[in-house]
Amino acid sequence: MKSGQAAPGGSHPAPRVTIREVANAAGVSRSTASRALTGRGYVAPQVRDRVREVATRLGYVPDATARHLRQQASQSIGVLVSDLSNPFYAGLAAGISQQARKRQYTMMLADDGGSPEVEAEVAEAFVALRVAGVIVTPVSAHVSTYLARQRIPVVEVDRQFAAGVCDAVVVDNGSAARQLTTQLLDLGHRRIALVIDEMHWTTGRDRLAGYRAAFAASGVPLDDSLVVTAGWDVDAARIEAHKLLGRSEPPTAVFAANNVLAEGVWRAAAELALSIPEQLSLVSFDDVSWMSLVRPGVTAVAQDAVALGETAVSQLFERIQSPLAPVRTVLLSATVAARGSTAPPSGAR
Amino acid sequence: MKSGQAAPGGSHPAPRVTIREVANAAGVSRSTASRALTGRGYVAPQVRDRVREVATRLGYVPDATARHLRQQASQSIGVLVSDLSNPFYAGLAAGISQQARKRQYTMMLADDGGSPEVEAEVAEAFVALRVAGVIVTPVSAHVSTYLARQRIPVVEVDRQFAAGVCDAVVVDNGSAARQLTTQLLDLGHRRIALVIDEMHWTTGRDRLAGYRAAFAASGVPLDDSLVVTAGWDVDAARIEAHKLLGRSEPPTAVFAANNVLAEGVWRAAAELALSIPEQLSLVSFDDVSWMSLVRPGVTAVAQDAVALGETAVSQLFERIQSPLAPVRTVLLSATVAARGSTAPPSGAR
DNA sequence: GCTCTGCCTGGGATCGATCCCATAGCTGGT
DNA sequence: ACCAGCTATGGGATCGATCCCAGGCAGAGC
Repeated sequence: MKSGQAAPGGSHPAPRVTIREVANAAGVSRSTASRALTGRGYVAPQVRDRVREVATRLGYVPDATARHLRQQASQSIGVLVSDLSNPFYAGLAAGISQQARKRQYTMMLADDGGSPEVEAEVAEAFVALRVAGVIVTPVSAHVSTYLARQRIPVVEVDRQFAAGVCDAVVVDNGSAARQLTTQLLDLGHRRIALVIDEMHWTTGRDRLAGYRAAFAASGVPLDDSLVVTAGWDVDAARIEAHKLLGRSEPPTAVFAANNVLAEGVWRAAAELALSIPEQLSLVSFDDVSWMSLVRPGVTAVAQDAVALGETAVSQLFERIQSPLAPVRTVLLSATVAARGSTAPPSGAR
Repeated sequence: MKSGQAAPGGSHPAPRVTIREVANAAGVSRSTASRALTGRGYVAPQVRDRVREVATRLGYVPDATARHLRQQASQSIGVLVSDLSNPFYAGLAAGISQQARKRQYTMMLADDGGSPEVEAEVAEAFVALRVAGVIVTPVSAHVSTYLARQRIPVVEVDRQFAAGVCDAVVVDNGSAARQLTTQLLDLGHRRIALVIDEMHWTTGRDRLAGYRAAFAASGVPLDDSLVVTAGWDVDAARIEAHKLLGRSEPPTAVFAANNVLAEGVWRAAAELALSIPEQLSLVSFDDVSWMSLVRPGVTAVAQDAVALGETAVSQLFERIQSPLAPVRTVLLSATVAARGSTAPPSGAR
C-alpha cells in the first residue's frame, strides 16, 4: 500500500453552486434563471443564452433532490435482482441500465441474494427515494403488492408473483421446458432427471410443468425420484448432482433448470468422470457463455436477458405514462440452442 | 401476450403520507414527530412510542429526497463500471452492493460501455443526485478530476487514471503478469504472445510491463510482433487470435490480458483445432467461472472482484469520514490459480 | 388617450423533513 | 421564594429548485 501526500480535490471550501449564484452572476432573478435553464415559460432569448452561458461557466449542476422534492417525481428507477454475480441477472441489469439511461433516468440497483427480508428492506428504500418505478425479479409476492399499494409502478421480470396486481415480463418457460424434454425423450431417454431449485415460483413451476407435460404426451412413465431440488449455489447443486449421478440406477440424461444448476451438474459429471454426451446427456435453461465454451457445448434454452431487461423498461414507462391501463403480462418466447451435449442413452446402443 | 383487467394497486387517489399526517394523528407537532422518529433530541418515551406506532400504522416512509435536501448529504453512492455483462465487473458491482447495503446506503449503478462520453454524462448525473461518493472503473482521467472538483469523494477501482487526485484500489497487475509469464518461460516457451486490449491505462500498462520484465529477467529476447492488440469484445478478440495463431511462425503460448480476450483465444484455438496444452499453452488474467469448467482448466490470475468492490467501499467511507486525509492507493495482491492449460512447448519434446 | 393583449420578469409560496431556538413545566438546592 | 438546570414541546426558518401569480412594459387597435 502506497500513499500520496495531497488531500483530494484542492483546498478550497467550495460550497456547491446553486441556481441563486447563477442568477446573481447573470443579473436576473432565480425565477428567470430557472426558466432559462429548464426551458419552461417565457424568457427573452438573449437572457436565456446569457444565463446558460453563466451556468456552464460556473459549472452549475442542478440539485436533483431539490427538483424532485418540488416536482414530486423523480428521474430514477429502482431495480432489484436476486444475484448480480449470476450472468443471467447481470445481463438483465445491463439491459435495464442501457434503456434507462437512454431515457435520461438513473438506475438504483440492489441485489437481495434471494432473501425476502432484504427484498422488503430494499423495497422500502425505493419508496423512501420516491423512485418513478421499480423493476424486480421477485422472491415473494410481498414486494409488488407493497409497492403497488404505495402507488409505485412495478414490473416483475423473469418470475411472476403478483399476477393481476402489476405488470410482468416473463419467458415462456413451460413450452421451452417441454420442447427440451421432448428432445431427450425422442432420443430414447427414459430416466431423465430434472435438477431444479424451487417449484413454487412461476419459473420453477412452469419448467416443471413443461417437463411433466412432455412425459405425459409421450406416454413415458415419470419417476418422481428423478426430480431433485438442489439449492441455490453452484456448490450445493454440485453436491446434489453428485448424489444423483452416483445412484444405483442413475439417470441417463439431466435437465438443469438454470445455469447455476447446470454448472453444478457439469462439475459433478467431471468429478465422476462421466463423459458427456456418451454416458450422460445434459440440457439446461439459460444459455450463458461457458455453455458454448466447453466441449461438448451444452444444449440450452436461450433467454435473452438483455432483451428481457429492455422490454421490462418499456413496460415500466408505459405504466408510468398511463397508470390506469389494465395490467399486462408480456410473454417472450425462448429458443433452444442445440449443441453437442445430448445423444441417445448408452443402453440404446 | 395476455392481459389482466384491473388497473394496478386499487383505485384510491392515495396521497403519500407525510410526517405532518403522522404528527397530527399522534397529536404532536412535526418537530416532536421528527425527533421521535429519528431519535435525535428530547422526546418523552411514551410520546416516542406513540408516534412510532402511528407511523407504522399509517405506513409512513420518510421522503429521502427531502431529508437529503435538508441535511445536504445523501445516503447513496454512485457506481460506474465499464460493462455489467462482463463477470468481472458484475462481481465488482455485487461486492459493492453488499457492502453499501450493509451501511444503509443505496447504490446508483450505471455502465458506460467503455465510452468516455457516457462516463462524463453519468458523472454529471451523480453530481446532480448529490451522491455521498462515487466508485468508478475509469475510462478517462476526466471523471475523477471532475468529481473531485465538485468535492465528491471518488475511489478508482481496477484501473487508476487520476493518481494523486483521488483514492484507488487496484491489484498488483505488474507482478502477477510477471509471475505468469515467468512460468511460461520456465516451461521452455520462447514465443509467448500477449493478447491485450490497450496499453495506456494502468491495467494494460502494468500487465505489459510485467510481461516485459519477465522476459528481461530471463534474458530471452522479446519479439514485439507477439504483442497483439485485440479489441474489446469476444468476437474481435477471437478474430485477432485466429490471425495470430494462424501465422507462419505462431506462438507456442498465449497470455490473455483479461477474461474477454481469453475467451476469444479459447474459441479461436477451438476453431483451429489446436489442442491445449499440447499445441498451445494459455494463461489469462481474471479467473472467471468458465475457466475452471473447461478441460483443461485455464491457468489464470485470480483477482477477487467481490473483495475488490468491498475494499473500494471501505476506502470510500474512510474518505467520506475524513475528507482531508492524504490520498491513498491500495494495492491488493492477486494469486495464480494453476490449472492444466500449460505444458512445455511441443518443439521441446 | 385609453385599453387590451402578449411578452417578460421577480416575489413569494411550496415540496417534506430537519434543526435551531424560544419557552414552558418541573425539580431541587440555597 | 427564587433561580438554576433539566426535560420536553412547538414555531419558524432552512435546504434548492420550481411554479403560480401579480405586474411592468411595449405595441396595436379604437
